[in-house]
Amino acid sequence: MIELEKAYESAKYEDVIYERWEKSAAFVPKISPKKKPFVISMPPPNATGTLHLGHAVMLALEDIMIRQKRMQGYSALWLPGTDHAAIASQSFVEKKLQAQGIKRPREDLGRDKLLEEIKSFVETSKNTIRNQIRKMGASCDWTREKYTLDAGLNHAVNVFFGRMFEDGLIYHGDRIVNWDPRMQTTVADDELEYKEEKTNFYYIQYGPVVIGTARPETKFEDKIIVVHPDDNRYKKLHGKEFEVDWINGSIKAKVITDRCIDPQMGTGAMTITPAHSLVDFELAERFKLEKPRIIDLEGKLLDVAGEFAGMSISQARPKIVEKLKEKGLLVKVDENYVHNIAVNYRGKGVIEPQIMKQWFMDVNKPAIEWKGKRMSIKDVMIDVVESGMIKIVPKRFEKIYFHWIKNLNDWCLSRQIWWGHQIPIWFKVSAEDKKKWSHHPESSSYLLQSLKIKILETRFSESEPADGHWIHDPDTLDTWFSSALWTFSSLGWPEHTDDLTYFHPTDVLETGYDILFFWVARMILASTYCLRYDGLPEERCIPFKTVYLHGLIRDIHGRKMSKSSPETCIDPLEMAKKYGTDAVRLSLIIGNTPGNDMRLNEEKIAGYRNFVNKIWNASRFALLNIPDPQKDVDDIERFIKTGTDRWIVTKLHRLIHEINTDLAKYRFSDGANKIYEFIWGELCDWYLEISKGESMNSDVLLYVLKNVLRLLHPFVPFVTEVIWSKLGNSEMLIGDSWPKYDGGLIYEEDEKKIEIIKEIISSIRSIRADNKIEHTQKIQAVIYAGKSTALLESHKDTIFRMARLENLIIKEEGDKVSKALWKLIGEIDLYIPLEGLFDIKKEIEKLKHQIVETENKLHGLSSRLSNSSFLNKAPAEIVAKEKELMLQLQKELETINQKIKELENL
RNA sequence: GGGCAAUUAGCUCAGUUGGUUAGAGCGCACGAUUCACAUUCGUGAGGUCACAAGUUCGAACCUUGUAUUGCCCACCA
Repeated sequence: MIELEKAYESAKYEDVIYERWEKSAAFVPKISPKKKPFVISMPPPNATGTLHLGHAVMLALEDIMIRQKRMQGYSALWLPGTDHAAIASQSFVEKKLQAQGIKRPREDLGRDKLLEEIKSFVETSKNTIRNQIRKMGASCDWTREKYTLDAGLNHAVNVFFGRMFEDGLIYHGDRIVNWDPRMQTTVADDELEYKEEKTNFYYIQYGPVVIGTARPETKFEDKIIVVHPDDNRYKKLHGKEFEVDWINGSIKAKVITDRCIDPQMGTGAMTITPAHSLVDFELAERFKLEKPRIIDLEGKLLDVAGEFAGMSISQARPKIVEKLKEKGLLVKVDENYVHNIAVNYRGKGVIEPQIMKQWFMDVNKPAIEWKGKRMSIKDVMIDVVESGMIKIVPKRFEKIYFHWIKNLNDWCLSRQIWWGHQIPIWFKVSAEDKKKWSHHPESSSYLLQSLKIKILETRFSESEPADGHWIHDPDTLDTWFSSALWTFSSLGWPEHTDDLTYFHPTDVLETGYDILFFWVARMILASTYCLRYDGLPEERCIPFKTVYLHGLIRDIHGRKMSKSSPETCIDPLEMAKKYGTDAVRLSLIIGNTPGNDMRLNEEKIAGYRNFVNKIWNASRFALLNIPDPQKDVDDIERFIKTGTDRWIVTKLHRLIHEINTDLAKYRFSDGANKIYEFIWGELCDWYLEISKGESMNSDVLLYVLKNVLRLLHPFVPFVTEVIWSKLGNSEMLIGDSWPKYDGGLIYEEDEKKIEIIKEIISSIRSIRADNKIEHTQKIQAVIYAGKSTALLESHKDTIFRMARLENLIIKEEGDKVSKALWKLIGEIDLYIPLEGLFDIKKEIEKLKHQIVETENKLHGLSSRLSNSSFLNKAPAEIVAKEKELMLQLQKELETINQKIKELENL
């Protein structure tokens, strides 16, 4: 006999179990031609972060898929890794250093030392996240773990860049970029946040027109007035040139027209500042205008500002306004103007648009041989989804994906930070320039421009070329550039290793929908480009076959969980410690449907902790009653004795079938719910209750228990593995096989009968409750006609047992069964006829109400069944069903009428 | 401004191809409980499926419109 604790204590087992799994190499799939591979690339968490709920959902869902496939005999690979998270890491470490008194980390430490600092920090926190992934029970293959800055992956990035460079897909271009003066970096559009801010809106006399602006400090060099061509107010000024008295003296201005101007906005006339505004930049490009720089990279005014040079924006603005006022140019000030300012979502620095040379990826140039045509990156990205090579779950995101791709601009690849993959581009310069450059530890590509270093040649190379003096482009690549390669660079690409050949393309890419564009789209881009370049057939060039997008977890108020609101932020690790990892996993899976956000609170986790405990106790009960848990009961047909046995086996088999369907269709929530329902609602509430007493069928119980553990294992791996070992199995459940469902052993008759018995018992319970009969009191119940005597005959045992448990005597007059049942009466202390137990009048009213309801339903049914269009148009099954239902209702009606008669006679 | 969605019980959410009486968990009310489990068991109350019109034999589900909410993209001199 095996003794188990009264309650499952997750903390006692989880670490031990995980260690056993990992040591057993259960996570490491073998490359075998006999087995089919199933592969998931784990979206690499930031190496610097700690595990949050988003990761926990991701890990739970992927672990479910991997564990099931592994049990089904697939060679299941789940490849884990971490991401270097360029901007996040560098900004975190810089902040930390600043707190320690190193005010300007880049200048003070220089490139090598700062990188050293970041590296040591990342190494430490990488271990943290690794262990946190283990805590969640993730059965990933740690022997294949990768990190985006590993030498091999770095090489992959260089190869990718180099090929695109040679293909002419990567170019160095002038662009207005979102410059963050605080972090001294450019920021991708994706990484911007907009913040509403109330500010002054100034109306300033500019020659013959009044212009409106919120930013007078950028206007020193504004020489062009733009108006809408149809704006009558300014028609006579079109194309005119004139002298304007401006902030620092007089300048020459010109009027041009363009349709991008909104006449309703401000005065309908504006001057442009091409170097510090995207719209103005585009206008200047179109009209081939100069783009003088006004603000430097620190956010300070340059020499063109005259007396204001060197001031920061916030210092200068009031002074400039003051000067305009003195000169009589300030017309009026609107103090309630609200506009959106862009801030970097990391660090919240206010964005100052600047012109810079950046590396771009051309997404429109035809460059890939695809299905017999030469296509652009964009076209291929659309084709793989449109043609169904890649499916997105839920489907509606396919539309969103197409919409995004159609509006896709060239991808700005460079970042003015150091942590990451340094751009594999070298600039040939003079010896003198090289020397000048070496004095600047704070190098970034901007310095190349401001130091006026003359570039003699630009070359792609992984290492410094030998012929002459070279400067390595100091910038790094966008983090997503390396992440884009993840599915195949992590398998050894650019080498065509055995792993790459066997495991790629991966099967499912599971992630939150928030990074569909950041990451998913770019993986498709990189994979199709690189692998097609290698000459693989199209179907092998996709990174994955299915994209499953889970919903984001929100707090109880529907807000995104973030560290900025710690009061509502749920820490998955803390919850796992408190309630067990299994409970946390269930709470994140159940109720989570693809693409829809889910709110989570602690009570929900506690609820699933109760369920895990229920599994534990049901198993505990089973173990107390199973003499030999090692007995082979797989051929279950031989061990079935009663109708109840047949019923629970049927239910189990149906469950297996449903779980298979649900998991195959990515309905994780539904699947988990059905097992929950089966265990709590069928197995514990009924089968175990019915089994109590003398005639427990321990073989069937063992069969059900073992299969339930198998079904549960992907969802709640820890508790099931513990129980599995308590059963005396030497092999672990993780390596056991998934229950097979062949469609056999379904006993519909018994299924129906037990359902009826359940109904009878429930109604007895409710009678007891309605009439406040204590459970200790033995009562007699009368089962009315309608529940057939044949049923009672064939399920005598069950009824007897349940009757005992319910302290119930069943009487059915004139029946064979009742004779046997009457024998029971001898054992009864107290005999209370059922009729005496309730308020007859009330009961009759209730029944009459039932009659009205039933008649209404019957009325509806019969009118439908007499409707010729229904009979002609509705499917035959539906009609048959409705007919059957009508007969049933008619019978029910009779029964109720009979009941009323009986009651009235009392 | 463009796009995508959501609206179902007090709360959080399911509801698969349109098909019988719309479900679950939590919460609430009442009751039980030595015999696997108080992390338990039983019973119950609680719904005009946001609103309106349409298609259909039949609509929570399909169509159109309205309202509210959320998200994404763009713009904001």
